[in-house]
Amino acid sequence: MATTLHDVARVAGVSFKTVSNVINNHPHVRPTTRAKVEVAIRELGYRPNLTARSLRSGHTGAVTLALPQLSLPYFAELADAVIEAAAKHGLVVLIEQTGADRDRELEVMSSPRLKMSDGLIFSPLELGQADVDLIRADVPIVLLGERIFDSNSDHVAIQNIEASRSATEHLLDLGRTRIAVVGAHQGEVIGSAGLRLRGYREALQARGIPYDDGIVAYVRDWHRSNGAAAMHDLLDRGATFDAVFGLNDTLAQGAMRVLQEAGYRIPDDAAVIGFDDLDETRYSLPTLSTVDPGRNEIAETAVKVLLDRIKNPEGPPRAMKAAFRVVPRESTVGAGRP
Amino acid sequence: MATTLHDVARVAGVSFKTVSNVINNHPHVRPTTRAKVEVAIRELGYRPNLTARSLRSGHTGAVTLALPQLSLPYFAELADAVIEAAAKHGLVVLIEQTGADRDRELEVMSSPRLKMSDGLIFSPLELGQADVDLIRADVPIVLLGERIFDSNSDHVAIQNIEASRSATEHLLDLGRTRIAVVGAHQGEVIGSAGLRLRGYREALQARGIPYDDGIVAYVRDWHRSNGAAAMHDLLDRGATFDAVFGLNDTLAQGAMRVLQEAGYRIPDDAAVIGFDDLDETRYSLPTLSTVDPGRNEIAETAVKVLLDRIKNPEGPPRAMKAAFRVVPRESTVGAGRP
DNA sequence: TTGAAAGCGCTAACAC
DNA sequence: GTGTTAGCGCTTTCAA
Repeated sequence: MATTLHDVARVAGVSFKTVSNVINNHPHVRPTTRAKVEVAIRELGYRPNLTARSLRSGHTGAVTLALPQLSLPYFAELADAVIEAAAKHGLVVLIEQTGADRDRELEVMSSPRLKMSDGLIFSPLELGQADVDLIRADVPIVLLGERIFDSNSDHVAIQNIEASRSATEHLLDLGRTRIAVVGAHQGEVIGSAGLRLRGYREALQARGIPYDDGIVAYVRDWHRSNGAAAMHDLLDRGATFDAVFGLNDTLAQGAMRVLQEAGYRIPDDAAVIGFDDLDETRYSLPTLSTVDPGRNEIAETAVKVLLDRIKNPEGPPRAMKAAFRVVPRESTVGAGRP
Repeated sequence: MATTLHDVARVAGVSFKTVSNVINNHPHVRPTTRAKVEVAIRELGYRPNLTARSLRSGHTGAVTLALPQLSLPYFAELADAVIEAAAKHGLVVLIEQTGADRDRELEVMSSPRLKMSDGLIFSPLELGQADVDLIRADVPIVLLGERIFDSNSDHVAIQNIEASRSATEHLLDLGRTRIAVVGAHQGEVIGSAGLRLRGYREALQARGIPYDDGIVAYVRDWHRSNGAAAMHDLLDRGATFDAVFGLNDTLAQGAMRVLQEAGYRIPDDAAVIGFDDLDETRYSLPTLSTVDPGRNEIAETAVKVLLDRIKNPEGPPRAMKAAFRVVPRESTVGAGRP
C-alpha cells in the first residue's frame, strides 16, 4: 500500500490535517512543525494521491484535448503546443482522437471519461454550425477552428479569411498576378478551404484582378499526394500562372515537388506559398513560405480561456481570434542557401 | 451538482447499491428492477463519477504515454497508434512531453500526476542503459525503444539492427553495391543511429563488401535539413554511390530532394531507402522505400504488456521485439505513377 | 496554530 | 436479488 497522509502524520507526530496543511502551503503552520512534517514526507517518500484529492476538491488538474488525428502534422503540432501551454499552468493533457468521425466527435462530449478532466479543448472537423445545439458537455468547452461560431461555448478561431488574404497579397506584392490555388473544396463555404479561398478572392478583387476558376484546383483531402495531383492537373490542362497558393502546407509541398520535376524554378518561374507554418516547411528545398496561423497563441489562449471558464462558469461566451503572420521564405522571396 | 447514484436510486425507488449493480452489469439483478433503474438513469442523465470510482477501485482507466515531442512525426504516429490501441481496451491516454530533456524524463517517473493513470508507456531519448537504476515509478512501466535493455521493466523494442540489415540487403539485392549512409552519429553505439549503422555494416560484411567510411555522412539531428546537408556534403566531396540509406525517413527525404536537384534520377541513378514508414513516405515523389519498424505492433504490444503487468505486478520482466518489414516503393524499385 | 469530524461518489463485503 | 455498512485518501468546515 502506498503511504498516506496518516502514515506521515504518525511519523511526524502530528495530526494528519497538519500534514495536509503543509502540503497545501497553508499559511498558519509553525515553521518547526512544517520542518518536522517535511522530514517525514521525505523519509517515507510520500506522494499525494491525486485521485482522492480530485474527488474531494472537484477538479482533476487535467484537460482533455479532442482532435481528429495526431498523425496529421497540423494536429500533432497543435497538440504539442497545447501540452506545453497546459504544462505552464500545471495541467496535464489527455488526448482523444475522433478520426474526423461525426459520431466519435459527438461521443467525446458525452463520454463519462471527460469527467476525468476539468475541461475540453475541442477541434471538430465534422460538426459544424448546424450542430451547434449538440455542443455541450459536463465540463467547460473551448472550441478550436472555424466550423462553429455562434454557440454558447468559448471559441478560439484562426483568421482564415484575413490570413489567406494576406498570403495572397504577399504574392501580389511580389508582382505575381496569375496565382493558382491548390486545394479548394468544391462548394465549401464554411471550413478552412472555403474560408481561405474567400480570402484569396477578396485579395484579388481589392487589386482589380479577375478571379479565374481555370487556375483553381479542387481536391478532396489535404495530403501531399493531393497537392501533387492537383498540380499535375493544372499543368496538364495548360494552366499558366506565376504563383501558387497551397491552402495548406502539405498541399503546397506536393505541388512544389511536381513543379520542380516539371522544370519550374522556384520562386523564379512560380512562387509558392502554403498555410500552417508546419515545422517541415523550414526544412524543405526551397524552404516554403507560409502563414503562421498563430498555433502557439491558439494553444495558449485556449488553455487560458478554459481555465477562466472553469473558474467562472457563468458569463457570456468569448470568441477570440489568433493573430496570424505571413512567413516569407525561399519559395517566394528566393535567396538563401544553395 | 451532478446527479449521483443516490439520486438515481431515489427516483427508481431502490437502494443505491442496486443502481451500482446495474451500472456494473452485475448478474443478480431482476430484469424489471434493471429496467426501472435504467429508466431513472436516462431520465436524470446520470453519468458515473469516474474519479470516485477510481479512488475506490484503485485504477483510473487511463495510461500515461511519455515521449520526447509530438511535433516529431515519428512520435506523433506512435502516439496515434498508442491511443488507438489503448482505446480498444477502453483506456484513455494522457501524454507527457519530455522534450528529450534528461531531467524531464526523470521527472515523468516521479511525478504524482503519474498516479492519475494506471501505468506508463515510456519512450526515453536521453536516459540510457547507465540510468537503468533510475527507471522506476509508482506505477507499472513499459519501456519503448532500444536505449535501455536490461532493466526490471517490461520492454518493447524495435529490431534496429536486423531491420536495417534487411533494408541494406534490399538494396544489395537490387544490385547496388555502393550504398551511402545518411544520418550516422559519430561514435554512437546504443541508440537508433548506432544500431542501424551496425545492421548496415553486418549486411555488407555478409556479402563481402568492404565498409567505406567515405560514403557515410554524419549528422547531429534527424531533420530533413540534416539529410539535405549530409547529401550536399557527400556530393561535394565527390562521393560515388548507387544507393542511399537514410537512417530515418526524414533524413532520406532531405537527401532525396538534394539528389533530384542535382539531376539524379531515382531510383535509376541512385536508389533511396529510409526507415520508419512515416505516412508522408507514401506521398512523396517518388514514394520512399522504407522499413516499417512495426509501429502498430509496438503500440498494441506495449498496451497489452502494460495491462498484463497491471494485472500481475509480480513476475519477471518481459522483453518483446516488434516484427519489422521492408517496404519497397518507387525510390528503390521504380515504376509506378508519372 | 492545530485537531476532530464529515463527507466527496463510488465499490466491495457481507448480511438479509 | 437486494440492502447495509464501511471506507478508498483527501480537503473542508468548524471547534479547540
